[in-house]
Amino acid sequence: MPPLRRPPPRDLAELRLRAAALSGRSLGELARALGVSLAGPPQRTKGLVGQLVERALGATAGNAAEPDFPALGVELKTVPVAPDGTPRGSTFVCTADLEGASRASWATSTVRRRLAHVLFVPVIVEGDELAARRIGCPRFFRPTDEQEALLRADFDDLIGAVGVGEADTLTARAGRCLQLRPKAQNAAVQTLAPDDDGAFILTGPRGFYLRRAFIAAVLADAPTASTGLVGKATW
Amino acid sequence: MPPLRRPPPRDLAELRLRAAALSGRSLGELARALGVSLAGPPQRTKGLVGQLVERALGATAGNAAEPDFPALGVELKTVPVAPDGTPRGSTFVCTADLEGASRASWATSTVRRRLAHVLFVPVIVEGDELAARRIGCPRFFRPTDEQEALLRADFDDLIGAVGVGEADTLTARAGRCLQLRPKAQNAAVQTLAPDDDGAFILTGPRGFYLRRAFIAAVLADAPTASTGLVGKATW
DNA sequence: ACGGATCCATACCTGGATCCTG
DNA sequence: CAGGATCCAGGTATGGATCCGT
Repeated sequence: MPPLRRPPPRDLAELRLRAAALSGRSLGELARALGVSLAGPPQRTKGLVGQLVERALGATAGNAAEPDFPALGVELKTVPVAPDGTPRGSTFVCTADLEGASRASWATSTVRRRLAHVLFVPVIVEGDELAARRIGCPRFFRPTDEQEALLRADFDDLIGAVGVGEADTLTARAGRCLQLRPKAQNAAVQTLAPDDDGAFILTGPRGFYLRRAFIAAVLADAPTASTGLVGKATW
Repeated sequence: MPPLRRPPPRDLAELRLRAAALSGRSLGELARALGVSLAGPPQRTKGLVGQLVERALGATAGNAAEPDFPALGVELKTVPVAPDGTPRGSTFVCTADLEGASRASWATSTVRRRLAHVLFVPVIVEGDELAARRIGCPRFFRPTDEQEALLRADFDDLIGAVGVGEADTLTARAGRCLQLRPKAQNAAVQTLAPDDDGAFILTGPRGFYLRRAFIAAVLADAPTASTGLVGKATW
């Protein structure tokens, strides 16, 4: 029997209800209900949690140009958090188009579209057992003007550097809330990026990631999906 | 257990030996030796014979830009033939690049590369039973000057017509030895082709096919892989 | 009989993220 | 801890061709 997937939510209210209903559930419960296996060594289960939550909420799988909930314009992100609610690391946003970097603009960027409206679903990590992890309190996020200005400044800096031929000298240290990091099957995968002279060089594919501190602030500030209340202890 | 695949042949002589050794074998024998299943309704087994012979000869699977035997520059084609050795229909050559049609040239075309050196493997069809079909006498083919002129003329006509915006009015009736026909998962798949005014229209993907009469002539004329003899009754 | 439509296998690509060493 | 490297699932594209109604 193939794994199950719920139908897409019809509106934001339905998504909010479904998300709230996941709070407190263990991944084991979800996996069993949907017919998904969480077994395997930790190295081999990297994307499973995200895909499990996609199924549980009725997100459309593996769709490139569209958000996870196309009818709602909402993107879904799971965030691994410690028991105190702080995120355990950075979070992937999207692949960076290195080749087109010199023509990129924030207004039309994938980063901006993906972060315009996000449903963050915390997953509380206590041990190594995937099935034992529990869903925290889901939160909708829209960047404040201040947050968007910060994101935009980082985006312009990073993609601007790539655009003038600095892809190979950029490290993940650049950027205050966004960073560029490798994003590929392995280090052998190559793609094109501008050099400093209008031509192109081969380099590894990169993705945009949100730094931990930024995610932490978002989780602390954002209203919860169930009550609309703002609070720091609502997971 | 996954199906087996022989290692690539090191040179043309090794390929010639392997091909000759397949003559007279039934597809059932090959399938069993390689751990491949030929079961299923006829509609569902369309590409299996070709892939079975690829495995048996050590061709590299599903490789786009490269020939089936990259080290040798040789392309592999199976050809279903009646018991008298005549081909049962046309043969697929490659996908046509409609979008780039106005920039296409025979010299750099995929059609020319794919047909420059081909190993044709006849498969003798007597009934509906796949496993009962037998491999005929394999033949290497290089176009004669006359054949290449004919192919080139058809290619120029066909791709030229697409290049000036006639993709939707072209039928498989055009071309003496080459033709253009639909090539897609289904009729809903669309791709871009030039219109008559420098812009593009949506139309179904096409492939180049060799007409039956052309294949028949090739099989009748080509030396057999085993003896180098030329003959019309060597299958 | 053949022109238009279709079907399977498999490689590749993208989105889902976490792993792991210094 | 965090930067660089990696891993799985699933959809899409391509190469393998034959099906089937007119």
